[in-house]
Amino acid sequence: MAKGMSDMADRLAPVSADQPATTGSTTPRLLLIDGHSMAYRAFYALPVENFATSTGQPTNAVFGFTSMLANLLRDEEPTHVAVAFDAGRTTFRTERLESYKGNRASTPEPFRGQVDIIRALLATLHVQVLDKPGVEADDILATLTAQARDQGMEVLVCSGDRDTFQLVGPTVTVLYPVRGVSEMSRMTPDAVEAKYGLPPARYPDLAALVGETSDNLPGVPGVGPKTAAKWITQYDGLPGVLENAERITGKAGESLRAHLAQVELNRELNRLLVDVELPVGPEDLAVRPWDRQALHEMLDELEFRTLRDRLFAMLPDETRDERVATAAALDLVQTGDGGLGAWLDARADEVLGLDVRGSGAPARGDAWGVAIADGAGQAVAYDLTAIEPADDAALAAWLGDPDRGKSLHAAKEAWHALDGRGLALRGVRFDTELAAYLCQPDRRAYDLPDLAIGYLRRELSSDAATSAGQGALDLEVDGADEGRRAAVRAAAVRDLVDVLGGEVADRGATTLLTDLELPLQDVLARMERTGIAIDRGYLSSLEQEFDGRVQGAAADAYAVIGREVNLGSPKQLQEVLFDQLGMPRTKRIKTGWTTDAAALTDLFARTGHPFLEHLLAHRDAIRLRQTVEGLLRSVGDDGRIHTTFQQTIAATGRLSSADPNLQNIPIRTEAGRQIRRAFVVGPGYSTLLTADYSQIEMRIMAHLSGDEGLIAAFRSGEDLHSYVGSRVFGVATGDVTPAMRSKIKAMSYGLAYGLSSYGLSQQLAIEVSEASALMTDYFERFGGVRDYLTGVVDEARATGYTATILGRRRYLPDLTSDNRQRRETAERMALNAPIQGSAADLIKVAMLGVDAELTRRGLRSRMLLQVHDELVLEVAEGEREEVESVVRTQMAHAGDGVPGGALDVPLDVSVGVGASWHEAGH
DNA sequence: AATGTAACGTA
DNA sequence: CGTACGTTACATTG
Repeated sequence: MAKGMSDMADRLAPVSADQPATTGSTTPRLLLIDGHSMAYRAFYALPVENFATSTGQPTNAVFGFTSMLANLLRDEEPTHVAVAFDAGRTTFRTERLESYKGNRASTPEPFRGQVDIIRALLATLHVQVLDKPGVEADDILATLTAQARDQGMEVLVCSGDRDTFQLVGPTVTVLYPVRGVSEMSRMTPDAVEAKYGLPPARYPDLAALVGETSDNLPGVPGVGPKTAAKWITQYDGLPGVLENAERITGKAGESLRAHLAQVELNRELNRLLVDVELPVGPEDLAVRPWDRQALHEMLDELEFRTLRDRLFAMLPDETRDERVATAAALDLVQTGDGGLGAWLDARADEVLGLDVRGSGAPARGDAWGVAIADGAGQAVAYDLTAIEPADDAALAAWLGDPDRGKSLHAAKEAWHALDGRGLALRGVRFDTELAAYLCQPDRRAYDLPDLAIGYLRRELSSDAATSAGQGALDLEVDGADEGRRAAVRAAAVRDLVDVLGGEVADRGATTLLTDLELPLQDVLARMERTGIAIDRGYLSSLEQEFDGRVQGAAADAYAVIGREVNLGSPKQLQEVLFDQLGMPRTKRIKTGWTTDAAALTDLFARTGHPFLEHLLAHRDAIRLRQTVEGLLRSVGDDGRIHTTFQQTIAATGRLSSADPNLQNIPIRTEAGRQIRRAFVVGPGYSTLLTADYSQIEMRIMAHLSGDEGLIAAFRSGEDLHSYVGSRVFGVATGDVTPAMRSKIKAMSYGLAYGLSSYGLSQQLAIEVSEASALMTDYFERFGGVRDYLTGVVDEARATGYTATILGRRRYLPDLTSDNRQRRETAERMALNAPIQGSAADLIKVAMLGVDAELTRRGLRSRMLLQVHDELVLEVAEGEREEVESVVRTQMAHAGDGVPGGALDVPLDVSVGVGASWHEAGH
């Protein structure tokens, strides 16, 4: 839902107006909204399936209405505001005419209840809500409009009912939604006149003649707006038209005469009441401050994230200062030149909040500001480009002292930023980003302002929100402001520690944070800082080679079809394949039919068309070239590539690698493997060493399931897939054919992903029935695996989460979804997460062990990369044997300390060495 | 310019 | 109709 919601937020963002709202005027401006009509519009404008809370409450109308309101408040800057609702279905109009609005379908189920939510939301915004039995919302609006106009107020009426056009005047504008609720047409007297050829007061005359389908009021057949306007002008209003009906010639006149009663009734019904008795007048509707706490709670319940930001971003500055009350209370201390040391020493035993402004890219970071906050509401901030030497020294000593505890948000970035200024960062006791990740691993981002909202109900100004990487422009503004913003961040971090620390503890993740993720963060920082050496010359020659292949394949492809197309455009390819060449359709995708490699290969097998061959070769070559070009761009001045290992991205607990991604360097094809030759041992070191776990996920499955057969397989030391194959097919291990083995291998791995028999049949190009039989046979021999897989899903459904061997949780609310697709996806996630996540836990433990042991032994060799089940190290002269032993030991024993003792299966590690990543691989 | 989609590389 | 990622180019949108 989050995705759909943000899409909608963007779509709704601008209130388009034919002309800009006037601002800066001192005239009071009253905004009146027809609540029901706008909510209804919102309901139909936004797809309900994209808007629901995790509990299933539909929220599309609430979202659309609130979004619209936020835009109106922002753009129109009303001083007074009210929302009117219809109070039931019977009004004086339905009493007069039973069929009035009688064509309206009964309220759709998902709309029910949303009006009540909107009313509650309006209450938190302290917006007056009005309704009155027997009259419609528009009558209330009309009455208030008349009163406000007479009091000299400007009035804006927002309604989807055209009857309100009769209210338009020099100081009264109707905002009429044209598409959804995001675009409003500004109905001024001129706009009404331009559209209908009549002044606003005569619009209801026209509507009476033409009819109003939405109110179930039929008009005069054959009479449209043009004719109606002509008559009304000619006879000076509807009464004149009716009086002179006899004189109007032609079919239209005939028709009019036959429907005089209807027209009169229409006019009676579409006249809005301006004398409704109301408990309040316009003067009572002044905009008031929101009930911030209640609003936050409502937005929490509604799970509106982007909307919250927009609502609060909209507040005027004086209100904003108020809402950062906690931050405003922050005492930004001027310690005076050389005073930092004393300030820090007075807080020697305290874990302080630290914010570093700067750029956190590995090996090219820079820091230009720091702020430190204590737990008593005091903070200090320094501009590192202009810091006194004494303060600089005190800061450096404090930052680098492992015994002086500090808490940060995204400490690894700060580490790199400080490193760029020659400052070491040690003693990180808490990281709010890591903590939030452990609590909510499925989130994709953990911005500090978001966490402050979510856990502290505190709003950091969006300027303070700028992360370490993006603060550069801020230096242009007032330096004192910059310092305060940093201090606000530091204080937020400091305060988040208490709340998030509790959340982490509640989830049993404290050890995971302090003993695994936090120490690992430092290891990763050093790996990133080190980078891996690249043979640029070789990589450039590869680029040339791949480029040649790209050109050749493209030329061949063009020759076949007799024209040049963009082979990288799926759209153009579809044209060529399915229109020009008339090939059979492939699998359906959003934009037509897929042209992916599997489909092209299949097409080639069926048609043998040479274009496909060249196209596939082109795809291949272009991707290789892209990969190489990307890598070349990433090589730093030191001749090395410094990836960033992201520690808070993968919901299962894995690391990810970005900028560039070194976890997806090709290996499967020969051409791909050539790229790995470009990753080389750097100067001063003797070799690269790779170490990887064999079949770690299968081993974890064996351990977690306790399946005796699978455990025995691993303990036997035999080839896993042959062993399993022999049991499934009932033959001796030696008689398992390669075909049998590959089927077993595919199935074994597929199990950990929730593979279906259909999926297995696709992958192995066999019948579904055969795949299904294979799975049955498998589970007959390895029933523990099946019991485990179903059990893990059942448990997750009951508890709401899965857990790895180190207790890392993944919450999967969709396991109880009514939507089958979502539910089944969640089930596959549930059975995969403990396996993939436990493997991630284990290699993280191993990395800590390897790092600690290398340090303890005083070895120069160092870790460079982690690729999920593989570590790459750079080995110093004379250290190869010892390093290999350290790595083997630490990796193999990573599971020794898991809760409940060691794993039930051994962890097998294979090691290779060589001058390049390719040679070191095995 | 920013965003989404298709495609494809890895474990 | 198998999990977890990141990057790229193209196409569409503002």
